[in-house]
Amino acid sequence: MAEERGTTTQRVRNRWGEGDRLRGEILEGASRLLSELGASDALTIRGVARAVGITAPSIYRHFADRDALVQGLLEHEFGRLREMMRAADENTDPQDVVGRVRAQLRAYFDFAIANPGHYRLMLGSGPHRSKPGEHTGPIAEVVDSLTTAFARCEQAGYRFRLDSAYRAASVVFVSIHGRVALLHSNYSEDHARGFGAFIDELISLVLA
Amino acid sequence: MAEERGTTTQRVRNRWGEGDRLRGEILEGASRLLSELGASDALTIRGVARAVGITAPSIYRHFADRDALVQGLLEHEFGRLREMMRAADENTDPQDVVGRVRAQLRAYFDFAIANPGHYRLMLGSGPHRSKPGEHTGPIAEVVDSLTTAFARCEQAGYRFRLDSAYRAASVVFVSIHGRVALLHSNYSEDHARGFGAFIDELISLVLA
DNA sequence: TGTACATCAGTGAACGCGCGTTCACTGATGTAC
DNA sequence: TGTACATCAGTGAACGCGCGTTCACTGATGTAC
Repeated sequence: MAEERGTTTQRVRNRWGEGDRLRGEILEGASRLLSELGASDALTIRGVARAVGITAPSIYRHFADRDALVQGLLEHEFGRLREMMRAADENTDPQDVVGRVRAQLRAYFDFAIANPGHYRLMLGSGPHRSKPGEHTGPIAEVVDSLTTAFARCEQAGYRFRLDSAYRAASVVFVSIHGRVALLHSNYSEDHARGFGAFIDELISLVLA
Repeated sequence: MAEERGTTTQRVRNRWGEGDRLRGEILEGASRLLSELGASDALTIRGVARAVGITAPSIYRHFADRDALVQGLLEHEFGRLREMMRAADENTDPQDVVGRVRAQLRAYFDFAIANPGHYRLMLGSGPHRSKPGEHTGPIAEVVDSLTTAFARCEQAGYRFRLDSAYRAASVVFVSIHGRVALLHSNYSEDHARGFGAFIDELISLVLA
């Protein structure tokens, strides 16, 4: 009975001191809405409220305004992506250094394909928090994660056709992002090729 | 006196039989607006009308609805891009086959950087006309153009690390798009590196 | 050449809609004494 | 243990706004005779 929310049943109000629970429900509702609609400008306060089953003003208890909501959702989703990549990396045989690169890339790709709306919001919608000149922010963290994986390859004896593991990670990341973005645009440069083939192609280009 | 439109002066109505001229002005106004605002959901009928200096209903003489306007703008901009790439290719020494690839890529890149709003609209905003399974549409034309340039390289004796000129063009295009999209997200994997270095890196990866 | 009329480019006012946000409120749950 | 009160989660109505779109219109320019 912890989560009583029936078919047409009214929402059960959270108990005293558990108001913060709604914050999570709002983010999940927003996430769901973004999955269904795809476009981030469809992510309205009122729409999210409808998705969660509350009234619009309730959202203002947890987010100052629409921008804060979107920002909260971004952090939430980047957290999910980071976690998926980390898990994929960890669940691969530690000896298989190239396999770990591949696993991270696949996790990234899977997230992007499964969540086009989120992905577009995360990577496509204008400037992120990272101040110009800084190499921080959630996207840089993704590249860092790939760089680490490539560096392991280097330590295991693999050689690159590029200056460094970082350059390899950057080029591969840029390519993956391009491929994903084009898939989301409904354009695939070759529909018969799967993502595995694409990854292998990229890795074979980068490795000496 | 052909184009009399002063500072605060009222718009001069087009002459009899020249109503179609407004269609072009609307597209130019929409284009300008997109440059200034960046986001394509800011591309409203009323906003375009303001930019052109007419009233909103006038637009309906030339475009059935908002979607038709956006569609018309897309065709207009893809035409511009195609023309820029063609000119860049033609203005390069025909003997310098790799230089012609580079020239096309640079034209593409320059267009994307100079027109972030347009670029996002053209490549980032959901499905395009190309029916699934078909290899047509404006994006495919860009890849075709690059494929032709790479094929010239092949004929000139260059060899690829990939199956074909088409694969080379696809991978390079995907990478360029990824790089552009990330620049638009305000993330650059290395701010010190220019686009020339990036292109060279890519081409060196693709060529054997 | 003059005049009635058709055609054209574009206007101004109005509509209904969904949006973000504010406000005063309700009613359940906890706390002080 | 009872009761007055504070605190909390969330509601319902209302606001002003900009949007897409429709409609009847205006006034200039061309055409028929």
